[in-house]
Amino acid sequence: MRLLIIEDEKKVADFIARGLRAERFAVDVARDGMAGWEMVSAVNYDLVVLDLMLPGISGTEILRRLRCRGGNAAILVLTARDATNDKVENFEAGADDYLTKPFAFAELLVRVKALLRRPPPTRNHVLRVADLELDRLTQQVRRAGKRIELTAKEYSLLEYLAAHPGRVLSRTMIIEHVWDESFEGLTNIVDVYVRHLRVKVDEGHSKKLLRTVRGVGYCLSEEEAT
Amino acid sequence: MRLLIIEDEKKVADFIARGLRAERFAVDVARDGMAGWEMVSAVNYDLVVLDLMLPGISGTEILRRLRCRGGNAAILVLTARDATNDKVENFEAGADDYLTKPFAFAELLVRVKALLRRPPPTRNHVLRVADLELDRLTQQVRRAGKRIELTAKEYSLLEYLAAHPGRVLSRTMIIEHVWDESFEGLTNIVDVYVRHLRVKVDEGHSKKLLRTVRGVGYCLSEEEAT
DNA sequence: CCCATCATTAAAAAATACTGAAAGTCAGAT
DNA sequence: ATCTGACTTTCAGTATTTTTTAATGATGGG
Repeated sequence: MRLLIIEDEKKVADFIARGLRAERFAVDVARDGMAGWEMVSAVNYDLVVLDLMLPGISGTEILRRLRCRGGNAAILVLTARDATNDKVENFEAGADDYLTKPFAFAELLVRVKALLRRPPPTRNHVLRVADLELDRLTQQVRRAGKRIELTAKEYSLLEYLAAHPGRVLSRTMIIEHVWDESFEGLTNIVDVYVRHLRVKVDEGHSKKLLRTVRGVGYCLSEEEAT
Repeated sequence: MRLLIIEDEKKVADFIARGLRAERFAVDVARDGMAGWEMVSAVNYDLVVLDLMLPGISGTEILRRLRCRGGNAAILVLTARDATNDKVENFEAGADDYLTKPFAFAELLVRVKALLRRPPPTRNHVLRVADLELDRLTQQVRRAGKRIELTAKEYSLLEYLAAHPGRVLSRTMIIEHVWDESFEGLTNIVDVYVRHLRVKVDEGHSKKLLRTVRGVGYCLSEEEAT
């Protein structure tokens, strides 16, 4: 999940960014309206956290443009406490939710999660493939009930594979999903990470879940390879 | 003091929130049962103002869950005038006080203050994780029966971690709860205090309770990492 | 047997966490 | 009011882990 924060106060931006990153979101920060607008145009974000009080292009202007461009990013607006009059306006202009400053991070997090959960209501908390379980809420992984520690990237990759069990995913697809959009041409990073996962997930189990499909990519499946 | 209002009527919620903020409480608002439950799970509130008539999860359900989870938040329930029959039920379910709508703000304030002033009743003073015990009444901490001296901040941090055993808490969350300032930019103060705790709590014990989850935060847990 | 493809390993680069000490704060005692 | 000592916070250097690159060895289909 890709998020953009458009906020000029460094403290606030850092604080939010750090918290959201800890929740394993990919977070970018823009420090003013112009930069924000450019980034929004360049990348397909899932959600934008937008401060309305900005130097350069005003937040309201960005909001309007975003909606008229018809992107599919959810928009969470930050307003000053007493700007209550603007609220109605903002909702009309296309904000999906708003929060008045100052706010507790937990409050922001709840709203962000609510907005991101919105489109696919089928998003299950627990993915299961054979005796492998991933909990998307707590990001915990277990195999045969035993806890497995994964790094951020490892988890990300495994989640992607587990979300499409039995399906063969190409390296290109994987890179686009797990790593940022554009990754330099030739790299074997996917292979390396698949190996990491094999060591942590498959090693010591007779049933191997990670399967290589030559010339195509990788696949996480219950079926035993021949 | 951290308060949460769970109330779907915007007018009422705003009204109460504003009034309580003027009294210098840190107030969060949840607009439906689901959001409320998530926030309660995420944050250790001192008091929850809970409307019983909610969309999503019903207020009664939240009440039940809260108590069964055994948080230490006081709960002030708002009910409709004529729902007198429910009152007894609610008290049994664990409400600490109730108020019938409509009510005067002053009335609410009196009850809130009374609840917050109350000496923590004989409910869950003791948090326990493995052989670590914290008594919230006396703020005493013991590991394997042996007394540990902690400073105010150290205790505060440990209590927060112990209140959510097994759960990974991000630095952002921790800063918000233990240091109530909202937006402190980048600081490693949490790291420093975790170290203090490690020296006092984990050092000399073979089973380490404080676990670092890289890129995310910290966790107090009985479970041994793999 | 050849060659493209994949696996494995090592090691550089980047990100993140730990550590110890200095500087700053605050409350109680003198 | 000033001092004192404990507590809190900041800072900077070190250590560790993760991520990425790259080089080498293995494998299998044609």
